[in-house]
Amino acid sequence: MFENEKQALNQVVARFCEKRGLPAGKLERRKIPFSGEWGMAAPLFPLAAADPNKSGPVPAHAQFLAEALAAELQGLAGFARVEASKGYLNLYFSSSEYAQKALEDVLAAGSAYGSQPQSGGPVMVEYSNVNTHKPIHVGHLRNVILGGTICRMLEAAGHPVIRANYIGDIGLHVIKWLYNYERFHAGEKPAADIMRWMSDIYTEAERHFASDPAYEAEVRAYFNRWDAGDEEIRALWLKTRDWSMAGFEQTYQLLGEHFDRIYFESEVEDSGKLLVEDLIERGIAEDGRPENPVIVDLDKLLGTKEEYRVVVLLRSDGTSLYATKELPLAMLKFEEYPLEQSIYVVDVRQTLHFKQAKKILELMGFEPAQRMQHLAYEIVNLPGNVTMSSRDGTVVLLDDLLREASQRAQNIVAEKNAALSLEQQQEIAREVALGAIKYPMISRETTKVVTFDWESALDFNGQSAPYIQYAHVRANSILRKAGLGLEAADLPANFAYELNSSEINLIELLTELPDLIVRAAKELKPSLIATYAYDLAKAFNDFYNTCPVLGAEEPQRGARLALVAAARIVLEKSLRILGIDAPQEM
RNA sequence: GUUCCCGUGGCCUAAUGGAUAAGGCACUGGCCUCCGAAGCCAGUCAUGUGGGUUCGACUCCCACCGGGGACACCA
Repeated sequence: MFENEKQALNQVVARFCEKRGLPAGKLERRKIPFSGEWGMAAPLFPLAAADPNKSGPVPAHAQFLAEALAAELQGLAGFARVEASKGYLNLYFSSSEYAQKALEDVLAAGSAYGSQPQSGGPVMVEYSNVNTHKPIHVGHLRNVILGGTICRMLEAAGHPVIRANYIGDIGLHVIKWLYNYERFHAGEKPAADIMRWMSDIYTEAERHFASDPAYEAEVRAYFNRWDAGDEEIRALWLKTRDWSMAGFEQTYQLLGEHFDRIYFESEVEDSGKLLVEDLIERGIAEDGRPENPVIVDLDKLLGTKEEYRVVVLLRSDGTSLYATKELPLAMLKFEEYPLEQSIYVVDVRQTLHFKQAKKILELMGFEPAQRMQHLAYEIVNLPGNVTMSSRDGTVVLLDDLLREASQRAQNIVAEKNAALSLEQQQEIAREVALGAIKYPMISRETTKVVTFDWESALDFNGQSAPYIQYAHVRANSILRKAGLGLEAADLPANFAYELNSSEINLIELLTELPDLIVRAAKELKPSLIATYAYDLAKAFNDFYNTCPVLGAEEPQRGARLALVAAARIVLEKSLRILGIDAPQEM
């Protein structure tokens, strides 16, 4: 925006610096923190501090330089006003021109507004990572929503994205489930709600296993049969794994997520064991079998002290572990795709595990290891800092939460939009409920624990997805009443009048999305988009309450209609990145 | 013991090292003959402690306090 003007500005600044013997470093530019006028600000403190001719304290000298520079910049094209204040140089744009340009950008781009052109190699994002034969609960939700949002942010920032899901399809938990099924549910088929049906069997299995030593022994024996390659058990395993995956698919569809590549744990077990043999031969791993496990003593190899610790790669009986499979999986990803980056969205408790895995790969000379990145997010707890666990039964199932939230949303929709069909009401209620559930998972920083409680999860007021959706609905409603389509790309945005501060704030926010997308993708911070969407909705509501649109005279009416259309586009766009639907009515 | 993360009004959260620390919940009072009140307006209240770096620190560094996590055969 205003590239010519900025260049002219840079030239004047460069001359100014040269004349005074100041370092030529470009002047930093930032937003003016006061609302109501547009422009950019430049703090002159760094220049003042570096000035060899400085006399007196830095702030005073910064103000002196700002005034001198302001004098040189008077009358520069594209700027309505230049002022020096408290050591800052403030440059104000001429409002109508700026507004016009900003709205043209949004309306011309439409739903592509803010997205960058595609560039670079693909990025793989591994997320979800659930275990078969267990339920997906609210504790898993943050991962899925976070991962999905990261993918959409990266795509908007121009990166091709491959969505990967690493499924835990083997292990004792699976054996427990299979045995319990054979013993008490043989021949049964999954109920319509697959997840709940499988979850119930799993809970039952855990109960028997924990309370009955004889039962536990039977499960262990069953595990041995599995290990020996028992055909019958293998077949049952594959069949029930499919059921489980079908259940997951229902949930992913509900959440609007999909995956391009599913990796199964069972898929990398054998290659993991082979890799360990290689590591032993190369002297990286130490083989202590049969008394002791196969380990990599990273601290010993690296000369570090209690930093990388010891990794166990195989049990003393030769069976594989979590770490065994991580290594071949990491390599497989780079074999299958020319990845520019390989991101793991996995909770913070596995930080050491990923640090170790990456280091072992580096020791092996696996160059792409440096392109692996672990996004460690904090978990979702229940009040009282209770961690959700399907084993302990301290879980909130997504279905239960969604059903309750949808019901509550539907009551409100029915009250406000009685004319809509029941199906429409239900569809809207689902979108609102899902948004309300998703938003708290991404609106705070990934390093902060989310505490789930029913009351705030079902609250559709305040800083929440429904608030943002509502602003979108109102914008849509105005456009509909004006007889306009949603995109309204050919609206003449003529801002030849004195804009008020609510209009200015709103337009200013619209212009921020493109840069924000780039930054959010770079820093892997969905919370930036989430708070932005809320700020935008708030600014729109302020505008809505302050400025009449349909009843206004020209040129306000046309300009404000264009502004409503642009705001609607950007609200919908930011919601879409967050994976939240923007209903037309609610 | 080693190490990582968190600490901002009563509660929850925001703030690329930059000007007056921004919102939400809760509480109190007000606003629907006016584009949708899931909304808007008004009011009280905050950077754990002590040092340091810097022209300038919620932000960076050190120490401490408080909370949580990770650290050899779970994943």
